[in-house]
Amino acid sequence: MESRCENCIVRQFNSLRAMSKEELKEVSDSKVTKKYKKGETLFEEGEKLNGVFCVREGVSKMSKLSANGKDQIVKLATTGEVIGQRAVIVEEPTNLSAIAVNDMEVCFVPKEIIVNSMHKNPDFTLEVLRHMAHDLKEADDVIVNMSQKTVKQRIAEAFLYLKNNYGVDEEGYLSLTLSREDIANVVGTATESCIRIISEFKKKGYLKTSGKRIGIANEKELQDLIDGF
Amino acid sequence: MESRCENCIVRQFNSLRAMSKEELKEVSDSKVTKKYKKGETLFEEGEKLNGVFCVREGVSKMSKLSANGKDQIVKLATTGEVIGQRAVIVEEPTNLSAIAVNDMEVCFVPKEIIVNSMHKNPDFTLEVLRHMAHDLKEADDVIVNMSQKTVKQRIAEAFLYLKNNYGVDEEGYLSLTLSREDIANVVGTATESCIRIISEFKKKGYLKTSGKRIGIANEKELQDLIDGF
DNA sequence: TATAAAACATGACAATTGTCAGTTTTTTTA
DNA sequence: TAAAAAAACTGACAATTGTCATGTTTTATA
Repeated sequence: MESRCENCIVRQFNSLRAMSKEELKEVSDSKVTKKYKKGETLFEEGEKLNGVFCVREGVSKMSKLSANGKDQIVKLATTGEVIGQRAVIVEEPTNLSAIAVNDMEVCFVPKEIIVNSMHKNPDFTLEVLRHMAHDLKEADDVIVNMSQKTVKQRIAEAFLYLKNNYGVDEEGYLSLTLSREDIANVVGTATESCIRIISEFKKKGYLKTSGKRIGIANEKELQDLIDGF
Repeated sequence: MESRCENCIVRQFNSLRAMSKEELKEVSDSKVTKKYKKGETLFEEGEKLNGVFCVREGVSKMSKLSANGKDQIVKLATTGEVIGQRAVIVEEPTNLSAIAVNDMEVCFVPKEIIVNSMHKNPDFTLEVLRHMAHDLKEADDVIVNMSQKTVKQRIAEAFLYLKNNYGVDEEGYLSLTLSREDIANVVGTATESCIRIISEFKKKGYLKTSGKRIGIANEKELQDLIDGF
């Protein structure tokens, strides 16, 4: 039997926490839990979404194809986050693709439930608004980083981000392993440049690697580099 | 005597249009109309805002100081737009500075009025949410442009943006004149690089200039350049 | 309107980053 | 576990972009 949203811990971290008991029941009754394997697509840029996805487990990369054929990863969506909200609110096709970075479990909630609640429950709408306001600030920060920091700084920043948000395993390697190509697509550079800089960081003792796994060996030096020292 | 919000055309373009008559009256009674000369600061990054600003006339650049001391212009806010909303919603200091690009007239609305309406009027909240969702999409697009397009393409794009959004004067020059430095700060490049590329575009017949005024002489070529031909 | 200040412009050069063309290693799958 | 596929890596080189230094033009102001 499916688990009930009312008892879902994940909900504490997203806008669904502002829903009433009745609304939650509705969500719970209509939601569909889906599993995606690493690399599978939740949805693609340009698709019309008829609901939102609440991430229970795993990480999804949210990306946009650029004119030159490269994917730019705009953000990573993690446990607790609701994705697809933006498109549902403005009733437009989504501007981003969502692809599982590792195995995922997500709950799909039909848009009618969400839209309905937004018309009836101002607290819920306000909570959604707060989350979107937060996302917008983060997007502003990304814009500034993209244009004002070097590729080296952005890569260093990406690793600290991964450490702070997803932690490290018992051997000290980052728990969330992204391919070099994905990292390049996060910081907006060529895969080769990304690999080269990782090699350089390794030589300098800032990072350690084991296959595709990467660990931070000298956090302070990385931070100094980001800060421009 | 101050003009009434109820009759303000500007309101049609922003979230205030979802307000009830009573709410609008409240706004109207508590708002303060302010004028800013070109170059003056509406507010600075890190400030706490105790209200929002509704732009009646003129344009404001919304920027963020980066670690290397350069301002990155994240967006331009124009007639009809409400600025400072994000900060008021999340109850945080604002993450952006607002500086008048030309002479401005704005209405300052105390945050209590806004917050109050957001708790009581779901239509208003939803309308604010829609606007923020739109801003977020635009920010995503900027991120992709920043990381995947060349400086040359971004500058070309900036000029077409200025033409499409602010139009041209009778001589064919862009109605909104930004300094070369501002343009550089919009596209995220060095002022010298920006000037150089403008000169190049002029030589190639894509642009014409007269002092600091700039006009588009060959829109198609600019568009081709943006599209990567 | 003379003078100062700001903005615009250009050259020379160095640093950063991307592209292409491969090789090697790791991971996946039959 | 062998073969195939994908990912990681490296070198060489070119293109892009930033920096510094300096001169010119435009704009603002006393």
